[in-house]
Amino acid sequence: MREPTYFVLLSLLGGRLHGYGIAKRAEELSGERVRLAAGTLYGALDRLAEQGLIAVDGVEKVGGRKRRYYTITETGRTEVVAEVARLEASVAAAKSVNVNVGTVQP
Amino acid sequence: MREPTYFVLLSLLGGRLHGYGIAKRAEELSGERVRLAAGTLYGALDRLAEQGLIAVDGVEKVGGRKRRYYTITETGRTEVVAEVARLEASVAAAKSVNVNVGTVQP
DNA sequence: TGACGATATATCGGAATCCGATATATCATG
DNA sequence: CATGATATATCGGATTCCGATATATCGTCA
Repeated sequence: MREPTYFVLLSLLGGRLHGYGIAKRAEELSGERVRLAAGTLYGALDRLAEQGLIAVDGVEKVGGRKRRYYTITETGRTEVVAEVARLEASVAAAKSVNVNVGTVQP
Repeated sequence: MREPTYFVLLSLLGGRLHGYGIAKRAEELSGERVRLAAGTLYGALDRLAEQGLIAVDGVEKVGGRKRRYYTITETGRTEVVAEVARLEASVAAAKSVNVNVGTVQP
């Protein structure tokens, strides 16, 4: 799982969101580090829905604009948790070879 | 940077190694989780050398077998450190949304 | 009123990376 | 002498990302 996909899933852990909302939430969660390009975002949403990691949860019309909402599935939750474990293992591997890195600000 | 590439660089932080040695070291560092397929390994080595993150450090003949050795460059070190920081930030983002994950064994 | 930026989604094509398969060769072990 | 480990090279397919382009609505500000 690549970083953009990971942040799409993380964004949905807080509850139902539509595509654009997911992109904004991902920026927020990453401290503006991760920006989801349109092609990446909608491509990932289609793919994740097809794979069953997320599900479409209604289309609403707010103002004149259409919003397609998504929720994360149980499978999706399981996958993010597994991904976090992999990331932690990768960081641990770096620590084990004495990579000199500062701690991330909480 | 994807996981296989990351582990190639991590493997070289301990010093000079040849391709196959890098693959073995990556397995060791990852607790057998990461296995570098041949195509991935030699593709990554060519690419990283071209990008200046690693450098060829001699070709030796041990027994009848040729070994091409690599070292990590300063640029390479900088890149791994940056990558570790990104991984830590991604984990921190997950913690910030209360992802329930166990700690990795030290 | 008209331009601009933010909101919102869709899609295409190119680029990067991974990976399995295939190939070749040496060496040790059984 | 067959098998598995060591060692490298390369090809083609698959996945994912990403910038560009397109379309449409809404609010703001000049």
